[in-house]
Amino acid sequence: MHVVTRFPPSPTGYFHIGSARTALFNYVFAAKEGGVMYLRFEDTDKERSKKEYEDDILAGLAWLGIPFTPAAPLRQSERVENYRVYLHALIKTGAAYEAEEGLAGGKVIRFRNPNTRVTFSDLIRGEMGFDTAELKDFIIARNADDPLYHLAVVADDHDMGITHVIRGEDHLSNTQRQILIMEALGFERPRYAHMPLILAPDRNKLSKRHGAVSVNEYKREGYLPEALVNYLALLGWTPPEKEKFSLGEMIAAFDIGAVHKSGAIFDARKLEWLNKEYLREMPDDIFVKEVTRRAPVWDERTAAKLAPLLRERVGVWRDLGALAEEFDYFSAEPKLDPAKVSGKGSDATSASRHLQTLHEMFMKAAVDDFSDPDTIKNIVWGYATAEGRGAVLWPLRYALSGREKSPDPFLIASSLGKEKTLSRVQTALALLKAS
RNA sequence: GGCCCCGUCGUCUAACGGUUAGGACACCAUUCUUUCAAGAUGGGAACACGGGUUCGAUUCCCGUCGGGGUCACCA
Repeated sequence: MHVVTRFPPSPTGYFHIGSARTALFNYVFAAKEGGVMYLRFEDTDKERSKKEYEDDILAGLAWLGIPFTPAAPLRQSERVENYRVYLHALIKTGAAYEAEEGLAGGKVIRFRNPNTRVTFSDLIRGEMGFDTAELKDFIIARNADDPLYHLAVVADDHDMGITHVIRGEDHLSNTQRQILIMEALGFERPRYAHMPLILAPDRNKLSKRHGAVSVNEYKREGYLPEALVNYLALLGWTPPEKEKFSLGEMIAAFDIGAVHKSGAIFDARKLEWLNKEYLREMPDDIFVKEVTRRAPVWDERTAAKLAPLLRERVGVWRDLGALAEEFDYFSAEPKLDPAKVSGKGSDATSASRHLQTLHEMFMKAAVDDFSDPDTIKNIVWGYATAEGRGAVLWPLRYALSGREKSPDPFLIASSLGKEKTLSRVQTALALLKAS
């Protein structure tokens, strides 16, 4: 069986992460079966549909790396002749009728409800059954040229040869209407799979008031698309072993029957953790390039120097801003507080003695190249160990950084170079003497 | 409210009648360490409740409770 799925967003809002997940699962399922996934825009709501939203969805799909085949034509608004044909057929057989009750005084087309029981087997949820009577004669079009959702979906899915409809659970109860229309038209039904919803921490449907919901926002914050895709996949399906997996691995291991039944709360912290994992394996040169692009205060050389410690601290690229602030001593002279030079459990006298000694050791050191942190460590380690590492290394680190918290002094010194290292130690020494 | 779906640590989940109920995120502790971060090690933490079925229920059935979805001339 040739599998054909579809991702049919209505361009009435920015690309939502819930939609993104639906697209992902449709793609993965189709890819697994060697089929295709079509994208079509359901823009029957002319008032709310906007080109800007179409573009956002398209850009989001591209960014996430979810491939699709564009339907032709792409929009439902370009297929009105089709719907008209089906609508006429429905009216002709009496399955639908015109009713004079249009909002603006015109007519609408209602579907004549046979009031039967509709059952279908959901790939995720199993046997489903609905009594359609309470639906009444629902409206399927404003008029012959203006179809509504249910009619348009049924017509398109049929025309495009859709074999599997994978969508959110919020569409579960829509299925009965669509099946009724299909039966009236004599169409073959697709297979259905209704996925659980993505929930906010308050267990409600995830929406804007709960924080970031548009794919674009995640891009702007500096998440990696692979991480978002991976996390979204996790919110509905569990891989055989590891939680971190690529799209290709997901396709290989995917099983629609194993998709979860209950809604999952979106956990931003776990997404961050995953993102950090992906950031970790980013090649050095790309990482450095990204850093210099996103944090212009550092040139490439400094960024390369800082890369190892940045990798430990950046969860999402947006963290770079705060880090650039925190690491300002790498590019500018720190302001020192004389009271803090000696650190805890030591005093100004011994602090200046240690700094004086370190300064001399650096001066006398055979090497002038400070580029390797270990070189610096080797110079002072013996002395620091003998005198007490805290007492010796804290003043050094503080003299170089002006901060109570920072990476180790060897790394800072190596980034600064010998000259600046010496001058900062001297500055601290002078400050100590003056106070 | 009617109809429908769902119910394992705080969160995401594993288990497909017999397990000390496993893992991940988060959290806490210890360790490493001059501080921070990262790392290593360890820890606390769950089967919603009540009936059945069964030699035996987290697992199967029913009910209760709880959560969610849907009831548009939106999709």
